[in-house]
Amino acid sequence: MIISLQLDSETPLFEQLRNQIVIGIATGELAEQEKLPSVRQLAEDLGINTMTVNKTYALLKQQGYIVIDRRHGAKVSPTAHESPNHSAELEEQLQLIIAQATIRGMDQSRFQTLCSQIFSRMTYQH
Amino acid sequence: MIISLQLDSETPLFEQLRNQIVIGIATGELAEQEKLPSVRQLAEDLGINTMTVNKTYALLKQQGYIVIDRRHGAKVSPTAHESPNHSAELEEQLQLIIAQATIRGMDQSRFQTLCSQIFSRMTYQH
Amino acid sequence: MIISLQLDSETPLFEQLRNQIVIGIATGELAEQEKLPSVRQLAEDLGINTMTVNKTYALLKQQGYIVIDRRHGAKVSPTAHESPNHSAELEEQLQLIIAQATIRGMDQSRFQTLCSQIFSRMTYQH
Amino acid sequence: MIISLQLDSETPLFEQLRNQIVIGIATGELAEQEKLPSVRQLAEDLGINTMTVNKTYALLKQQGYIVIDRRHGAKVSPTAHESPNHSAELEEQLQLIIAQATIRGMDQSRFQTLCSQIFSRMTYQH
DNA sequence: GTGGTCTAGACCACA
DNA sequence: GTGGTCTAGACCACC
Repeated sequence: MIISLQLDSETPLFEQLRNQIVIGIATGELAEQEKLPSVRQLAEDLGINTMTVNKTYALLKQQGYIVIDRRHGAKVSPTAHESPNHSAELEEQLQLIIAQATIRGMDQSRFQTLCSQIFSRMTYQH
Repeated sequence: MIISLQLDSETPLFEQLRNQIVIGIATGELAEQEKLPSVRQLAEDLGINTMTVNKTYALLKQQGYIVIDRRHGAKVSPTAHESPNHSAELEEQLQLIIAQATIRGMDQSRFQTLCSQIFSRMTYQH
Repeated sequence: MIISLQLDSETPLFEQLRNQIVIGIATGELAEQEKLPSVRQLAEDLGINTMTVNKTYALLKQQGYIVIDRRHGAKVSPTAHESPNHSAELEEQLQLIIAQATIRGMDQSRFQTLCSQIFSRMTYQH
Repeated sequence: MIISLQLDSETPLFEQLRNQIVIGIATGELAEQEKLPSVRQLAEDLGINTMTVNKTYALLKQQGYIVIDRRHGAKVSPTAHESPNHSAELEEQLQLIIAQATIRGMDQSRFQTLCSQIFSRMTYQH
């Protein structure tokens, strides 16, 4: 799985990393139960500090995306995790995105098409 | 138009404000050409620093959502502006949202329904 | 409020600090809405690194004990936060403590007395 | 006696194991003088490393919960052992638990009821 | 080997 | 002023 970080971005490194891993899980690039690289390894590969990766893993763990097993390191979490707050949060984010798209002249049908394209890339199954 | 800011949120105040104004434009609560309150006025109403509102307005202007006229203050921008980078950015944001929704077990049809509901609230026309 | 950290303890500094702040809230030493010292200030007072205090604050925030206001720093959270998982967790911890007390010969009545004494120190009200 | 370990828990395996054995003793599931399984046996049953079980037994011995006889293996310790530091430690742990419960809105009477329920499960006698 | 903690010191975004 | 992020490098606990 290819991860690319933009050092000059506004979004913090640990968040960029977190996002890319989440997408990797959803697309199936990171299979369920698959072992993630070690903190040190990933930090070295990406040329960033171990603490940054550490923080990312802790965040992903806290959000239920991965599980950290003392014996074998970090793995993709096997269970789908439904969060009650997630719907509200999702709706809020989506509303903003749709508002921006609308103002820029994208109509609903083109938006839905875009969604379909993106969904077709997601192969994650429970 | 009602604006509510969460002081303890992760999202900076100016960004919360910016987002709510963008949504206001898309839903039509803020009509095209409509005059926005003055920086001072809005800052006072919201109980925040004028610098923060100032930053918000500057950002909205830079992103093309409003125009700032020295004599008449800030107005909702009359024209839709297709930004070249916007679609790339949109797709990226959407991908992340969809990834998260997928992992949490929401399927495409439910997602599309949610989008439709949100679109039906948007009345902005060019 | 007096905070004392044991550098040679098994419990990490950030956790010791977190625990003492939680107790401070419950006893009322830290009143509701009361402002906590700044990260830098507290770090300096305790002779530890700012990141350690930072981590503590982030943890307390995530657990709902404090609220971080961008304008004024960290404050004791005004609302009581009931967590559904808390009961289970509480019971588990309590069971272990009671088991140990039992084996060491403390009977229920002495245990309850001890609880009462501790409760009488807690003045936190919602 | 059923022992269940969570590999993804914050608490180290040896500590989880230690805690469950202590509770087993207090509830009487492990009777006084009862022989514990051998290190190898238990490790195999639980699917963990023998070093981990070894460490657990050494800890339990050091804390006086079991005695280890070279010829007959580990047995539940026959005598109750009042440790001088224990009451201080107990009080500290209890204070933290009560603080958290208080903040989350549990009052003393409900707490005491919970304690009673737990005590009723403990059948250990000296 | 793994993740977790801590330090010292720097820089940035926000208000 | 505040908290948040990041680095480089060290040490520790667990398995």
